[in-house]
Amino acid sequence: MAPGDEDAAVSRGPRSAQARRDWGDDQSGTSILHVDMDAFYASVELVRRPALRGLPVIVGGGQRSVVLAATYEARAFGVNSAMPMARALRACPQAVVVPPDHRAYHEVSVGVMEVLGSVTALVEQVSIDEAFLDVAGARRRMGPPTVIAEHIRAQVRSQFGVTCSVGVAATKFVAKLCSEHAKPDGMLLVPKAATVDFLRTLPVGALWGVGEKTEQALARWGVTTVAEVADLDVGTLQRIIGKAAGAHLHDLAWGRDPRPVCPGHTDKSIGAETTFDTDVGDPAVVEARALELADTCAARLRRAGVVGRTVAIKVRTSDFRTLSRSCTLVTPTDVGREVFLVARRLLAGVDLRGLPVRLVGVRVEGLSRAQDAPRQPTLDEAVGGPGRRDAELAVDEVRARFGRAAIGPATTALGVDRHDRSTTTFAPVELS
DNA sequence: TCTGGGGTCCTCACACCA
DNA sequence: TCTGTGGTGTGAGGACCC
Repeated sequence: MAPGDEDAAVSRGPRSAQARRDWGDDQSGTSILHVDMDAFYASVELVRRPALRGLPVIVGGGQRSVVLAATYEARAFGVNSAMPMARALRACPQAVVVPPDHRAYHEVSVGVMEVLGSVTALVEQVSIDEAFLDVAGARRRMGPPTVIAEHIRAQVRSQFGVTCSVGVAATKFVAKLCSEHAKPDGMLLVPKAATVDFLRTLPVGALWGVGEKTEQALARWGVTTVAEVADLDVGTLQRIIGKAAGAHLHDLAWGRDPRPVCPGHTDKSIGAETTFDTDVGDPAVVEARALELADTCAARLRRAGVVGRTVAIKVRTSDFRTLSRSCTLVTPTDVGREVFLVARRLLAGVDLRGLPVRLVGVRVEGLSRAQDAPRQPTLDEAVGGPGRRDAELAVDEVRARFGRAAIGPATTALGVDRHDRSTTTFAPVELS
């Protein structure tokens, strides 16, 4: 793609030039706002490093990672988020690559969410850089939705130096499509009565839940637009892509999306995974990494005040085949050692077909509040005395004071011990 | 071309039980 | 006792989203 061909380059999702027009100004039934930050990580980096303004900037890790965000200058060369770094750099060799700083993005995100919270309590944060608002209750105080949207955009720009786009519509799904079509730094209103006409201008990939595979499956039936999905009989649609997805897509295509804006969100699972710099053939190295991941998971469970009942592992081999195994425990846990022991057993049961490992992940599912969950002492806990969990809570405290690197599992701090990995001892790594 | 990390939801298969 | 059936829980994997 040639530089300057921006309209096609800026969005990850499919867009339609026809959809990006004035759909009227009737705001009577449109109380849902979708606020989406523009090239969020990259924009935050430009605020921190103004010298990079105007240059193609890519936020991402090493050669084996993908693009997390790119400025619009980089996108003009065809660089997009989720694109492999190697490919992005071939498309735009002059790009400035900046490593991600998630803490900085989190701080800006918290600030932006505070701005949204000052408009209405009905804010549903979807990810670090986007949120839905139901502004029905704020209309009398602040004016119609588009006035509220412009207020939000002005506040975000003046307080944080970054821009956002806002979609205004009758439902969450359409509001999200509006913000996508308003990008960058814009606003789009689709009146309730124009919803179906707006949707009919879009390609099928614009529908929520239609990715590459579903798009291909529908294309085999000659269905490539939202209009064609809407005109298709639900039963046929369900035969093509499944019962639940078929009914869901048909509803979306007709603008039916009854989901309310729900503030507050409870996690269903907490996990961690990592891709090795080079594929690993030594099971002990994979196991050592799994120990770190189990430790990370458990610390996050404790921080969230939850325990999990199912431990799941994920392994990706060098041929990009992904395998998963899971095991449900008798009593839920937030103890890293318990998570690791189950993960290790699951890892041992995976047939890698002799291939080295590219990625390993550990996840804990079936979460419930720790205070409501029964606790079963681990075998190494003396009755009434301090146990494994207490040790890990102490580790949490050390990390809170001195940073995550201050203390870690001895296995990872001292190198892999091939002879006895049945116990995990915490050792100080560095205390400065 | 060469594919991250964190998460959700769905489908299908299978075991177990009434 | 054997067989069929439906509900439920679990496990594996796929697809999708940001």
